[in-house]
Amino acid sequence: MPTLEDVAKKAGVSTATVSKVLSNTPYFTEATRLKVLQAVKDVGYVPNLAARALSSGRTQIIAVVFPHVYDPIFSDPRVLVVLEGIDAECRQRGYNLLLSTPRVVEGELDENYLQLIQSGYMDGVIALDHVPFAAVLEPVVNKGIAAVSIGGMARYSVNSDHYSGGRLLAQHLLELGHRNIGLIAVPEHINVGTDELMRGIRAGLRAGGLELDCLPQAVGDYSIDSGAACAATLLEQHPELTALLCLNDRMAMGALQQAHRLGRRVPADLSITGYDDIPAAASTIPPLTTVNQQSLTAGHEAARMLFDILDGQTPESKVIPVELVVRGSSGPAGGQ
Amino acid sequence: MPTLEDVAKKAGVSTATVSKVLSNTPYFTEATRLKVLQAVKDVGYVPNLAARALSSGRTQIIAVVFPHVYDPIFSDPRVLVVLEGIDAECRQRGYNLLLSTPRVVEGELDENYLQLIQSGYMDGVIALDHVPFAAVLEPVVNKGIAAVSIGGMARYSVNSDHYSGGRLLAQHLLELGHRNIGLIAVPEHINVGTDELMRGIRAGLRAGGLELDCLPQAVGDYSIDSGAACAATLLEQHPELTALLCLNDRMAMGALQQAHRLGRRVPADLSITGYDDIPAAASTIPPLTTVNQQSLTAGHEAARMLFDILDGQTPESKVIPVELVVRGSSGPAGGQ
DNA sequence: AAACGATAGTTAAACGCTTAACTTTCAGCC
DNA sequence: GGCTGAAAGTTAAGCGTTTAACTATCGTTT
Repeated sequence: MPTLEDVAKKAGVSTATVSKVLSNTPYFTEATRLKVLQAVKDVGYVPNLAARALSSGRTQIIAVVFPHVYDPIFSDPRVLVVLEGIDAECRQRGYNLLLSTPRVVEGELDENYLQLIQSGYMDGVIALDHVPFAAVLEPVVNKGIAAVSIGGMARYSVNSDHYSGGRLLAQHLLELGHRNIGLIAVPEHINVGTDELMRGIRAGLRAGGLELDCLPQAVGDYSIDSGAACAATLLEQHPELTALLCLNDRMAMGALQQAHRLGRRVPADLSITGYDDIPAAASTIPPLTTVNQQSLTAGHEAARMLFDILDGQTPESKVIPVELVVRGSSGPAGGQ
Repeated sequence: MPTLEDVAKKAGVSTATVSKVLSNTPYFTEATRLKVLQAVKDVGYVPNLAARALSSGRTQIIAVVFPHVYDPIFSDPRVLVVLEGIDAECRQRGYNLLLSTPRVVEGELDENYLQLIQSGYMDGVIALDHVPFAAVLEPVVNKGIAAVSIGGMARYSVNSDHYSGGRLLAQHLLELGHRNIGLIAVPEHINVGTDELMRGIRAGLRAGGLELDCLPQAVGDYSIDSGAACAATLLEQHPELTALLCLNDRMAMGALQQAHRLGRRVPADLSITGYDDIPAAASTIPPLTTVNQQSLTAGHEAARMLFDILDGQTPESKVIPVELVVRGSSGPAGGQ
């Protein structure tokens, strides 16, 4: 592989000049610039990133961290979308993406991850940090590396406005006339975002005169199967229910399936709503009413924020508006 | 950050000794080993990966390449599953994952990607290389970097047995008594795997006395919407159809939706099959009969193969068996 | 007792780049 | 014509590892 020195020789200048030309440091003539660029082409020079990293202390790598805890991250369809947003911003700036999926057992981060953080191998970190007890970013911040959290609480973070999402959803069902609403929830404090969502739902219901804690609830684990199981339980114990409010789309899909099995027509007999607007939500039968939390935007914003920090700025944390997506799975209470 | 030298000083040995102890090179006493290890702990030493990479020429990074072409890679649910398999193998061996999504326009790879490959920043590459005209691995192989392809044709590759998948699917429909089968396809030669799949379907149909080319076909683009559109066209022009064979799950989901709209009961009036067994396939209504192509296994196998190559071996390319998953969307022709 | 081979550790060069500090050149000015 | 200061390059010192080549020690063998 040709090195800087080869280029320098070919161009008849010093390696320092070549380096400066390539990094656009001022103070050299146009003639030199062209000479160097030509030489780069002639010898087929490509910078060695490891050498550059060692010398400059910057790697042009940013790590995306998906803690592997509770719900296996790889089964979360949002991940890929967030990643897409991040990737778009990074490629634009010539940064590369390193993927890390640290294990978190009993609140302890795995050793490899800690080492990676310490290794000086990345300029910044973006974490899908939705788990309150997995403070994935703590070692990063301690090390003084730029860090942005998506869906978590940190100095710099990007969050979807789950509170509003919850309110919108509750309001939507209330407007359709539903008073007998069942909730398919998850354990408390599993996820910061979900807690916010619950707060929003509570507020929305209260605005319509309903008290969340008085509604029938079943606790699932975000999975499709748990949604089906919860729906079965709720509908058996509370046949009067006309709506099921599910805290994510996958559980809603499970509920939809279960309703179908039980012969409940959706939305005529039973309205079902989800949360997330995963791709599949648009093509269930009937399509799912849900809330789109704009994961793509979140990815973009998080990356932009990170680059702002790297530029020495101190950006504000962002809250991303969500959007109620009304589809066929919700309808008027007591509909024909 | 403490360096090797700090450790060496603390332990009262040379940096070379420290380095060797840490890399388990033979020839040092247990006493020295302990002394060094203790010193490492005392000063909180973590190796600098950039320096290690520069010096040793190995980075402990392997790149996963998802060419961004035709169907945006980020909308393919398989990606995440493959990634999970690769990740598991890599973390076991202390390797890190770099994500690259090169753009491919008119058969040309983007410049950044080429640079990345040349930059010496990775020890190996795994490509989701299903696009024949995007020879993403070519520059990698030329550079002499270990490379494994998933779903492509390369010296080392991992492929699902789509041919058998196609046969199984065709056979399944034939056994259910279907003779009027419509095909929801995609343009030819878009994807090596899909071409194989078509070959399998053709063979399976032929074994039952049907000729693929005589069946009604509509051409989609893998998306849910295109599946719905194709189904609409086919069912209108060929109301006699009792089965729709779709080349992927997403198009099958679209077809399912469309059948529902048209009032065709599935599977009583119309059987629909998919391909891929994406997570959502299990929870459509009715659940989708499809073929699971074992993407997780593919990820695992590809990574293992890559590490074998890095170990100096010359592994055989693998074909991964697929599995027909019969669910509720397919039933006897002319069912009640 | 000399020679030898294994074992245990050291020295120092190399990896390819960046960058602070320095030198040279030259236009502009009094 | 000498001085100044900006512009254009160069020199060389790192960055933190790895590793080939070397030295030193010590227990065996002849």
